Amino acid sequence: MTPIPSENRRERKKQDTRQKIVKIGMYFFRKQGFDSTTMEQIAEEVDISKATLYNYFPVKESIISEYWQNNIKEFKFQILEMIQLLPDTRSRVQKTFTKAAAELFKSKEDIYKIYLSYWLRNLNNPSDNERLRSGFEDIFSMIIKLGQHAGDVRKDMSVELLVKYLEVLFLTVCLNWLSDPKLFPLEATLSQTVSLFIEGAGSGSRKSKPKAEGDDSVQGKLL
Amino acid sequence: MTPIPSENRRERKKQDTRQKIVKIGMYFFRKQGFDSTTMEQIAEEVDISKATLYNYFPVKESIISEYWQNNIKEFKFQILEMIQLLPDTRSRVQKTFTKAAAELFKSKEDIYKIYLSYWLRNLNNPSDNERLRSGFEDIFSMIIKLGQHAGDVRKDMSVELLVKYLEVLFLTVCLNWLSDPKLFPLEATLSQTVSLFIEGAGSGSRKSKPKAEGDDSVQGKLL
DNA sequence: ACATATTATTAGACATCGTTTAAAATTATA
DNA sequence: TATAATTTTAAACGATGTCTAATAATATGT
Repeated sequence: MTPIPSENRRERKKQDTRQKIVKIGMYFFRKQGFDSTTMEQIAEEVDISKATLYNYFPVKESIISEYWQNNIKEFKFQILEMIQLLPDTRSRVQKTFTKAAAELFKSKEDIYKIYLSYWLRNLNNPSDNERLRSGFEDIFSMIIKLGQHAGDVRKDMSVELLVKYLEVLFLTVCLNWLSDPKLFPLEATLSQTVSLFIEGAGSGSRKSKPKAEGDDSVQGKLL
Repeated sequence: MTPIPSENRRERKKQDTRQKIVKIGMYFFRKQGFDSTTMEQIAEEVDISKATLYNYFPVKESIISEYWQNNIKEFKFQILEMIQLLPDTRSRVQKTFTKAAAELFKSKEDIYKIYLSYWLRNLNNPSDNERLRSGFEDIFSMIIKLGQHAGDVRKDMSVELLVKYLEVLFLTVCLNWLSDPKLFPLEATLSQTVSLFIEGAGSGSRKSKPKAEGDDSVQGKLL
């Protein structure tokens, strides 16, 4: 996990090239569009061979992914702090969603759709590749764990599964919004989704929010 | 919508070619794997040009999709009948899930993963293209409408959103299972997911299910 | 400082997907 | 049978992503 950012020249150079690729890549993506930018063009401009470029970024989308990871760092840090101050799971999820919508998707950029699709594609491909992770699993994972600990979230489902659901729900809403903002207004739909996730689609007793820590028929608890 | 299956020679021929493509395509996919089968090879065997093949199926995955659609027809018909006899939304969703698991995913075939990923990818691309639809929206849509009408499902959310939610949950479970059957056993996870859909992830008042007949907190009851 | 081992880069060829074009073949219509 | 509409076709194309074997750069031990 890169304990020391640059212990030797080799690492330092590699980091340099990475950054250069991302910078130039994103520049082209924004200027000419993702599809109209070729890997050759990027390699050309960075002044490396195509083979080297593919050595760093095995698919074109992963360049956006890297850019996203970098940009999300600050967001992630902030939200993890906030989350712990909030009283319950509902407000934590809600906060994460609205903050993400506000800061990450300020502008309805084309590039987001490419990246979110990529993220979605890779959600179910087991791979610890750092490049494929969204940065959101950590947040969601913390929320679920906090919730289960506080008795706020059911304990008969694994953290992993609940996290995946949150991810997939979040992604779906964002992608729907990017495809059709009128039909799926971002904030409103995210809000509904929070409620759906917490209280479910059934209409049985949704009057009084979380209620208490009671919990009851704990069944599976897989994992 | 093809009111008459084959009113003229042209239509008949086209249907023939479609079928031939699907048949031969699936044969190759199963024999050599999806990736190792090229569109050229399929075209060759069907005895049409590559351009024609692409005219019928604009992406390789859509061949599987067509195959899936055909296979799901009977399932769809049966399940739509059954659903109306069941007493509530929970049992309807549960039935759909378990029946799907039992009949559609009897074998853990590689091909499913390709198709389900394709389906998931296209969930968020607005397009009425018949080839991109799963065949499940109709089922889920009916379940939701029945539920909302009976007062069993919350009415403050659109049918569309709830259907998407169901689809996405279902897909996630199946894909997880295909990636890691041990970590995400199909039937058990689907069962849990039904509960998540109906009651949500929160732990507020989930004590008394519909109660009703047998079935206690046993989640399994596969098929 | 040097020799050797490890790792990164490279050019170029390659297979495949999916698109495009303009011409030819087929079928429908009158 | 003439003409119009549709389908099929070969062939070339651009792009993604892979692969290989040679070369270059860096690290490591002496």
